[in-house]
Amino acid sequence: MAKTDSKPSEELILNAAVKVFTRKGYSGARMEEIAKEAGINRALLHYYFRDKETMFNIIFETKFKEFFTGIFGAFQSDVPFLEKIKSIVDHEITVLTKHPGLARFVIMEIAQQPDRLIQFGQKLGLNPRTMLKHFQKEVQQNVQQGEIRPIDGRQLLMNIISICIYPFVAKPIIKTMMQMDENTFMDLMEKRKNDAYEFIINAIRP
Amino acid sequence: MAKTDSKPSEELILNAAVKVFTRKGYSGARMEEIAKEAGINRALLHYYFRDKETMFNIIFETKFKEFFTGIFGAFQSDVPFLEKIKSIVDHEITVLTKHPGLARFVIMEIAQQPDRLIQFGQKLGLNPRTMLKHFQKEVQQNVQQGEIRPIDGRQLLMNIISICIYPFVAKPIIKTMMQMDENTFMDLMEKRKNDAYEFIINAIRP
DNA sequence: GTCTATATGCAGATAGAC
DNA sequence: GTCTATCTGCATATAGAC
Repeated sequence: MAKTDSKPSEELILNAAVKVFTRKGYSGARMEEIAKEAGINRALLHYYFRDKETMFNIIFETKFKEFFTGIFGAFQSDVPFLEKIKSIVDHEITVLTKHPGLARFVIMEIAQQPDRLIQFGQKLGLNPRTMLKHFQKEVQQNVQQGEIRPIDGRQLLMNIISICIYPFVAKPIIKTMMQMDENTFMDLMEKRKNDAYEFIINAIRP
Repeated sequence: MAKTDSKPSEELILNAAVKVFTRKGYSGARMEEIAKEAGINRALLHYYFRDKETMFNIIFETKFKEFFTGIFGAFQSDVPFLEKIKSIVDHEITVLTKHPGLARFVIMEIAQQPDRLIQFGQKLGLNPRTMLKHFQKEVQQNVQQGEIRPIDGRQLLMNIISICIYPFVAKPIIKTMMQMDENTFMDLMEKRKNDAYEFIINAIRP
C-alpha cells in the first residue's frame, strides 16, 4: 500500500523501491510491485529512472553505504580498545534495528555478485586493508599490555561482527523459533547492546 | 560445465540444481542454467521433475534438513554443558565448511517466505519450542551451580549460533576484505573450531 | 508528469519426433 | 530417455495520447 493522493516524486518512488528490493532482492523484485507500492504506474518508474538496473544501483549504493561506513567509522575512531568495541556493538545494533533487512540485502547482493564489493567500496573510498591492519595492530598491542587475552585479530573481528549482525540476518528464523513478535524482538535487541558487549568483554578480558 | 558423456539421472540433475539454486536462490535460478550445468536439455528437467517449484522444494527440504537437524541434535544431546557447546560449534563449522552456501541459501529462502520454516520444520518433526526451553533450563541450572556466569539463555544461544554461522553467510565479504583465497578461508575456519569455542567459554566462565 | 496501449524478449512449460 | 520445436505467459521497456 502507499498513498492515496498527489505528486509522486523520485523520493517517494525510491522509498517504495527500497522496500521491494530489500525484501525480494534484485531478481525477485518486480517493477509492478514497486509501482503499486508507490501508488503509481509502471511506466512512470521508467520515466524517473531509466530501468530496473539503474534503480537498483542507486538503492544498492545507498544501502551499501549505510551498512559499511558506520562500521568503518567506529573501527577507526580513536578511543581505548574496549570502549571502541562498545561503540561498534552499540552502533551496529542501533542501525540494524532501525533498518530491518539492510544487512541481509547487502550481504545477499554481494554474494550474488562479489565484485560489487570492490566496485562500490572504492567508490565510497573504503579501505578494508587499512582497517584490518589497524585493528590487528591494536589487538596485538592490547594483548602485549595484558589488557586482553591472546587472540587472533581476525577471529575477534569476525566474532564481534557476527554477534551484532547475524541476529538481524536470521531475524525471521529467530523470531519464529523463539516465538517473538516484532516488539519482543526489538526489546531483545535493545538489551543485546549491553549483553553482547559484556559477552565479548568477558571473552577477551584476562 | 558438467560432464561430456552418457546417462543423466535424477541424481546428476539434482546436483546441478543444487548448485544453481544455492548460488542464485529460487528467483534468480534459471532452468537453462541448471540444464547446462547438468549437461542436458531443458526439456529433460521437466521430464524428471514436473516444474521449477517441484525441483526447488525437493532441494530446499534436503538443505533445510542438513542445516537444522544437526544443530538440533547437538543441542539435545545429553552431555555436560560446556562439552555440548564444544560439539555444537565443531559440528556447525564442519558442516558449513563442507557445504558452501548452505546457510545463506536456507536463511534467504526462509526470509523470502517465512512459513516455509513452519512447514518444513513440522515435516521433519523439529520442535524449536522444546529445544529452546531445554537449553534455557540448562543455562539456568549451570548458572545456579556456578558453572557459568549469569546470562540470558536467548542471548547466549544467539551468540553461539551467530559466531558459527555468520562467517559463512558473509563469506564473500570476509574473503574479499581479508584478502583470503579459498584455502586460507578454510584454514581459518578450521582453526575457528577451537578459537570460537574458547571465545565462548571465556565469555561465560565465571 | 502521468497515464494506456503496445512492443520485445525471455523463461517456464508442453508436444511430439526419434 | 533425450532431443528440437513451439506455445504461453509474464516482466521489462517503449510509444504516444493527454
